[in-house]
Amino acid sequence: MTFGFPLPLVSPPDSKARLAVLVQDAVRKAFPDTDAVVVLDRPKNADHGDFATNVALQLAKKVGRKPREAAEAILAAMAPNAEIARCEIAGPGFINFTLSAASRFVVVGDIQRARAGFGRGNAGAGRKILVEFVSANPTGPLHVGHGRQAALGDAVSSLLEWQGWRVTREFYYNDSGNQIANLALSVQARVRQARGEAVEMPKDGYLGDYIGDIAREYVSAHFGDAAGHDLEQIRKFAVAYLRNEQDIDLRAFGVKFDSYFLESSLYTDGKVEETVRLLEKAGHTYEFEGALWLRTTGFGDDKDRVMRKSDGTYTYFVPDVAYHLAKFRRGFIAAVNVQGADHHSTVTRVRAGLQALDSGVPAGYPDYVLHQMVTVMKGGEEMKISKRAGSYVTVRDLIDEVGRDAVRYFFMMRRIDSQLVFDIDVAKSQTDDNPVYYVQYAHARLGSVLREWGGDVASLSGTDLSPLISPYEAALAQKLAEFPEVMARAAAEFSPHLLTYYLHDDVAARLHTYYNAERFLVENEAVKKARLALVAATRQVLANGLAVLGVSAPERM
RNA sequence: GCGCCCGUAGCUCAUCCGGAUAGAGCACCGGCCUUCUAAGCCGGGGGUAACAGGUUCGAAUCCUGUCGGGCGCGCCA
Repeated sequence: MTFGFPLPLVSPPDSKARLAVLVQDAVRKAFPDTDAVVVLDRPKNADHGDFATNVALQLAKKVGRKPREAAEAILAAMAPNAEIARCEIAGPGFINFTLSAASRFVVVGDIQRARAGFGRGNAGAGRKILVEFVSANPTGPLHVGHGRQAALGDAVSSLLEWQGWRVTREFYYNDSGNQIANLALSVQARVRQARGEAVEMPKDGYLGDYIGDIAREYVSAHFGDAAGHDLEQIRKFAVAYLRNEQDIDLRAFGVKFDSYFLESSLYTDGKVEETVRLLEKAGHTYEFEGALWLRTTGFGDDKDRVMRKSDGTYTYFVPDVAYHLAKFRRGFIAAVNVQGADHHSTVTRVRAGLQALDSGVPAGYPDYVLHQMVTVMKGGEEMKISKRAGSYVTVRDLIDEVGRDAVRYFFMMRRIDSQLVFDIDVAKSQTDDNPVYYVQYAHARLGSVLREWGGDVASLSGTDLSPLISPYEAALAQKLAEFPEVMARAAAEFSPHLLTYYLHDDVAARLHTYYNAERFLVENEAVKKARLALVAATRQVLANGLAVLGVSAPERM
């Protein structure tokens, strides 16, 4: 992934960012000849304070001092700061910082001010980025793999928007080539079979029931071709039919695209021809056995690739390269493709083709988010997927069965490079076992507390938070303060699962513990106000996180 | 055979730009509780991070190899 670390600072700078600057200055003062970069961690162990840095350990060898001595020198050079209650040197040479009690809760004020904008960053700085996802061939309904892509692509897009990128969500239609021809032939065969003709399905034809549906629709649409002779008309009809079906599914999933790009347009606009000319001009092509080849081995591929087959038609990879050149020329300095891991082989090839063009496309363009395969479990058994035999679990099946929110959340709660097991029974359950239910319930429950109180949330801004003294409150506030970092990292790594874990394990689970330990609505007005301010801030963070994931944040459940 | 991904508690998985005692939930065991919505709570047991080497002050994390699982290796897309 290209836009990785170090993480950009989110604005306004929080305690961590301020402290990092302070420590960095101290390091420069203590050891002017080094260029060590201070990185602050949040220690797992609470005894190690709120922040820790290993900079002294990193420096020790270079400056010829023992790590703990280097740490002492850094601390001696550090300017005093009201936010820090304690600094100590621990273990082999870590420096641990503990925040003062009051500064733990400044995040509540930050959230009150930023509200629905809390968690935004500016790493993108208004630059354009194109996120391509789903891009299913119009040869059948969307299956579970497309579902994972739709959820991931939409969430990655939102994450990037939250970091200040100008995002375009694009769907690329492979509406030409063999598979479409195959679709047309399959529908044609079904049309004829329905008339009683003894026609066999084409080799590698599509066998799903939906092909018969399309055939029936085609006949009843009265194109004057009830006999199924007009293959071109059948092709157009079938593609339009399936595109419409896919659109219906995507709408049901709540995914909206900004643009649709048709592969066929690359041929009609001459972009495919132009790409071939550019590659030939750059001198990376050669003829062999009647075909035109691209020397992709010069760009990291393990074998050269055919561009133009001996029958004169192009392999899919040429329009792919043409498409990505077009993306770049449309002003997208960055592009992300969300695809299944079965497309892995295209990554090297497309990048090689773009480099061979010699047209200024940066190396490593585009970025890829390749997710591993999805299996669906129901009743403890795997539901087998076989597209060839026409039996597979569709996105629509899942949405009908468990609802949009659960489908989205489940598709995002694993790392993309882990295989995903979608357990329908868990997704349907309304218990703590179900992570999406757990997070949504937390949001609804907080809404209920605020309704019970009956006051205006806006009136809580500026509330005195000093009555917050419980360790549950400090732990919760600390997690809320991490939200901007989680968002920045999830965007930089294209990893929505970091957000799902954060919302579930860090926020909702801590809230749960807090809820069970303390009452929010107590007699003491000052304590009640302070707790309500924390409650409202927590609810805001949950709402912001769920919004990014495209999952609803219900007021009541 | 080659390339990519994965292998962490009984189960589902986090952590993976090297950092301190590897964390959650479920399941299991022992106590307690009856609600701002019908989220029960507290405590406990459970680990050679597949295996073997290497680099490092320090490895689940980086490198090499072995084993196991998935995906891909077409003049298909």
